[in-house]
Amino acid sequence: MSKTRDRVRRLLADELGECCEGDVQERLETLRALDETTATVERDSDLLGTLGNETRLGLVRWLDAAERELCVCELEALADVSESAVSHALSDLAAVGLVTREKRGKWRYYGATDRAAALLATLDETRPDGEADRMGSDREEKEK
Amino acid sequence: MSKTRDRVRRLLADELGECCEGDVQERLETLRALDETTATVERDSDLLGTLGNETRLGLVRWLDAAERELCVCELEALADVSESAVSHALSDLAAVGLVTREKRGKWRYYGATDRAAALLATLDETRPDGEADRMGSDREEKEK
DNA sequence: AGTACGATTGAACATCTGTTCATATGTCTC
DNA sequence: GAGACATATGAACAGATGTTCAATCGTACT
Repeated sequence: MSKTRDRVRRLLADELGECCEGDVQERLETLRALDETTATVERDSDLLGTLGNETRLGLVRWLDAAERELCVCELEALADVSESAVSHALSDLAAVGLVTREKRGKWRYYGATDRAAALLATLDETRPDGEADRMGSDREEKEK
Repeated sequence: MSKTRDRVRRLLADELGECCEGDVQERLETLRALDETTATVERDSDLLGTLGNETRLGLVRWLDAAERELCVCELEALADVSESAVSHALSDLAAVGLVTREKRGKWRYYGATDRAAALLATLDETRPDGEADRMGSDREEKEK
C-alpha cells in the first residue's frame, strides 16, 4: 500500500504540533498496524453503502427474520418498490456478499448470509437506549 | 406502524402462490415479530450509509485503531481530502453516533464510539477468506 | 484591541444512486 | 412451438451525495 506509506511520510514530515505532541514511536506503530486495514476500507465501505439504504436493509431484515429463503415474489409484497427495484436491490446485495441466491425451477430464492446476520445483530446489540428520544438534540459538550 | 400493517394485509390478501405455499400462521408470526424492527430500518440505514463511504470509514478506522482521541489536524494528515471535507465527514459521523467529539482549548478531539468499534469488529470477524480473490467472479449456482 | 490558528458551516457543482419503464431471458405447461 | 409466469437487465432521469472554496466562528496569545 504505497498510498498509506505516502500518508505516513506526510504525517511524520509535519512538525508535531502542540495538539498532538505524543511520541512518534507510538504513532508509527499505529500506522504500521493500519497498513493492511487500509486495503479493506474500499471493500467494506462498498458493503456498508449497499446495506445503507432503506429498501436493501429492509429486504435483508426480512430475509434474516424469516430464517428461510424467500423468493422475489414474497419480498416484492413486503417492499414498497417495484419488482424491478427489488431485483436490482437483491443483485446489489448478492454482489457484496450479503445475500445468497439459489435458482429452483421458475423461482429464485434469496437468503441472508452469516455476515449480514452478524451485522444486524451488532446493530441491535449496540442500539443506544431510547435512541428515538435523542433525535436532533445535538447537545454540544462544554469546554473543560 | 400502519405502514407495516398495510404490507401484512397486502401479503395475506395475495393468494398463496406455488412458490411459497408455506403455512399462513408462520408467516403471520414473522410479520408480527418484524413490526418493531421496521421502525429501526430508517435509522439503521442512515447509520450504515454514513459509514459506507471511504473517507468516513477510513476516519473511523483510524480513530478505532488509535485507541485515543485524535484532533482534526491529525486526521487531516491521514485522509486524502481537504480539512473541510474531514470536518464535514466527522460531523456526519457524530450525528449518527459513530464518533464522539470533545472540545479542549483550541482543538476538538474525536474518538470512535463503542458502536462503531463493534461494527468494525464484526466486519473483521466475518470477513470471508481470500475475499480479494473472488472479485467479479459471479459464479451462478446451477439449477437443482 | 488585533492577529493567528483550529475547526465549522454554507453554497455551489459535478458525480453517483435509486427508481421506474420497457425489454429480454429463462422455465414451465399445454 | 406458443403462451404464461418469474425474474433480470438496460436506459433514462430525478434526486441525493461528496468535495471544494470562501466565509465564519471560537479560542489563545500579545
